[in-house]
Amino acid sequence: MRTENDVYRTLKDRLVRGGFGHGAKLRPSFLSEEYGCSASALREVLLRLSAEGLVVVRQQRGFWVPELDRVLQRELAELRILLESEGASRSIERGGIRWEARLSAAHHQLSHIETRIREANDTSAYLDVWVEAEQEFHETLISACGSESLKATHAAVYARFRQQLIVSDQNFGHVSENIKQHQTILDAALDGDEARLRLAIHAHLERNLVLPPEGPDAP
Amino acid sequence: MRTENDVYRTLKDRLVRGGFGHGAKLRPSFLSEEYGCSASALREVLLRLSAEGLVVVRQQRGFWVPELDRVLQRELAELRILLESEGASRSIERGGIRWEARLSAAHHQLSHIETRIREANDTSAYLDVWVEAEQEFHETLISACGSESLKATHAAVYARFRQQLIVSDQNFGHVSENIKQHQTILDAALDGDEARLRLAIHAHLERNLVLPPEGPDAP
DNA sequence: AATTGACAAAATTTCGAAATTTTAATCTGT
DNA sequence: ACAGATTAAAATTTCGAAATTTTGTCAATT
Repeated sequence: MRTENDVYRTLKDRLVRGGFGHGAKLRPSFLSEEYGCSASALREVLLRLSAEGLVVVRQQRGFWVPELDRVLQRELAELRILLESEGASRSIERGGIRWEARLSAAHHQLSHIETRIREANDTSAYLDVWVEAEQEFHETLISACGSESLKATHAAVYARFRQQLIVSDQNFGHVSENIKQHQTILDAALDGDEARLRLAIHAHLERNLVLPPEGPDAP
Repeated sequence: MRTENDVYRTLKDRLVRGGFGHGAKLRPSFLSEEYGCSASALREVLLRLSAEGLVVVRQQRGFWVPELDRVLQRELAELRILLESEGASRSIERGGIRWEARLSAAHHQLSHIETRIREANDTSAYLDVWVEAEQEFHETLISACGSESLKATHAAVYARFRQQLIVSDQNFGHVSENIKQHQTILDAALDGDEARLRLAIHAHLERNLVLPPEGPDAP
């Protein structure tokens, strides 16, 4: 039997990976059947997820997957830059060789997967492993910052960012760029060059800071 | 009849203001009676609050008010500095005269209250208005930053920080300092001096960055 | 005296159904 | 035919009780 915490993790994972369409309705009664629990239990999970921003709840109207939102994407990218730069800088100061080794390993894994993706024809099968490896790399980057709160805040922002950006095809168009950028981040980190590391993180996320022109109905 | 959202706001407010002792147990069955709803409804509220970090939940063991934690206090202060400096800097860039006016007004109000507190014998009656005014001032400071996500993240951190720091007496020992510091922040903001504003914010929260020496049982 | 185990009490979690609210479909009058 | 009001259906929220887990007590054994 699955406990409520299992359902929470499974559902969160699915939401972050884009397992529902953007803007999809999340009906507790349906989902409860799929996940083998009651509607009330699933409702509690959805409430928790809504507190994290991975689900939108409207009074008396139920739960929804957040819509695609370019403004939100930019804001989350800005926040990632802010939190990740700070966390990475502090990790340089406090991390030491253990951190360098872990970061190097995380990058190695990610790099391997990205290389495979660039060579592959059908990239869709690699999406899940890539998401996992990319998250691991960026979390390792700030892992030695010495602040659990900073790491938790970053993780929450990262999850929402990933949820917004997980348009399976479009995202893998920039694999070559990504490979270079991750390498640049790693190099700066291992060199202990804070300023260069901040620039590298900024460059990595810069693409998401641009707001495309609005349609004709815009204010 | 009170709706669940009312209960949420009331309870959150009470938690942030220290209306329960640190480490106090929060039993849904008791609280539900006080707030006029069922235990299940109150449980949902506590789950939401735990997702925000204002309540601690342990599997199968119920809910608690977070304990006092010097390490957490320092981390939250660091986060406030990071988020508030960034938000204030951007507000300078994008705020304009409307923002300056609002900030000036918020400071005026806070300043008035702090002056009264310094003159008063029994300060306890002023705690609630001061908390409200101080929060309003700091929120206004970043209100023109142009990022709802940054503001929301800051608000969450601020709430937890306040919850940790609300030791009614101890806190009002530094009123004179606070008055000066708030004034310095306002001056830098109105001058449009980002660097000075960042320093002023840092100085305002610096006191909370120091970790006191641990007891003899410390690792 | 301290530790273990069984038992009882209390608290938490889960559940399915009642009550409320929203959404849709139908009907009525102009 | 259209707009507004009425009614029916569906979905959300609330509730109180059943089921599970933890906590506390007390006797028996080492």
